[in-house]
Amino acid sequence: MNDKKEYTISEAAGIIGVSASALRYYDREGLLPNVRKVSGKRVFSEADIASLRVLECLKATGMSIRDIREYFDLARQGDATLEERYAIILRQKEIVNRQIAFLNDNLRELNRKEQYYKSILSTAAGSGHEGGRN
Amino acid sequence: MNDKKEYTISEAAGIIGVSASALRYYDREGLLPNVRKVSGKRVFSEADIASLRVLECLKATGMSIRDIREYFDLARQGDATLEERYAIILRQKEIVNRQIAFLNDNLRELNRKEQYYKSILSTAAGSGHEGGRN
DNA sequence: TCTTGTGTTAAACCGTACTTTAAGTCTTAC
DNA sequence: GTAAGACTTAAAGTACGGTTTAACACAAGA
Repeated sequence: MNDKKEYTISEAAGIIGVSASALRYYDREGLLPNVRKVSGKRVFSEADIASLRVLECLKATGMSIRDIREYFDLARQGDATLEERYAIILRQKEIVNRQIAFLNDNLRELNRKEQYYKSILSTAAGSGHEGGRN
Repeated sequence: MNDKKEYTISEAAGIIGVSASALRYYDREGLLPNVRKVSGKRVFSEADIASLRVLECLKATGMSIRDIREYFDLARQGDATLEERYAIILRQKEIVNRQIAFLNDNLRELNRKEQYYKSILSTAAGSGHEGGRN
């Protein structure tokens, strides 16, 4: 009946899939202002774990630690910053869409190279191809 | 009738969209072994420009400078390394596909957040939402 | 001739995101 | 009581991908 479990730093690290020292680093950088400290030790609540998941999501899309901190700071300021946070999410969505488009462009390049190698490799071995270029 | 233009380092930098110092760095790291030096100055051929484009493509998909150098080294060894290079391209394609899938996952997360903010912002201002979390 | 512009090098520096180290605290088990 | 194991801190170290700096070379134009 009690979902409100709490976690040690290494449990939290295991759940999120980062190292404990990374979590300490995030804390130092002000990204975990809600993590309580009981007798000097960090205690991660479910809400802290949820914050970490958001952090990982933003990080995965290329947002810097500093920008994530600013976003989290806004969140701590309450409803007055809702529009601002909404705008950040919309902007980050656009960034991700551009990243995906860019990767697709590069994937097409790789496909061309694949076809190139495939065609050379299929036309028998030892035809003399003047190598030396990429 | 002469396509075989040659370029100075700053022309090459302009064409590729990187800085001249980045090109010098690539050269230092062994990524531009074919760039000639005429009276101490680098001269970029069309083939060098083509190599730079491949370099940028691989870099854009997350391949490290070192791994790109290894790939280029293989290319300079000629046809004997065709299969190896083909394998590298296939592997890189998989890496890119995983990156795209990962970004799409994170995009879905951002979409959820967008909808969340949208719903709060639409249900009028000043309802008291207990902010403070991300 | 002298300045301007473009190139060169080696070596030092930079930002980002951590990781590692050293020294110490606290709890629990034996 | 003492050893182990998990936690703490500040500070230094690391990897990557460049950038910046300082000092110098060379060619063209006024």
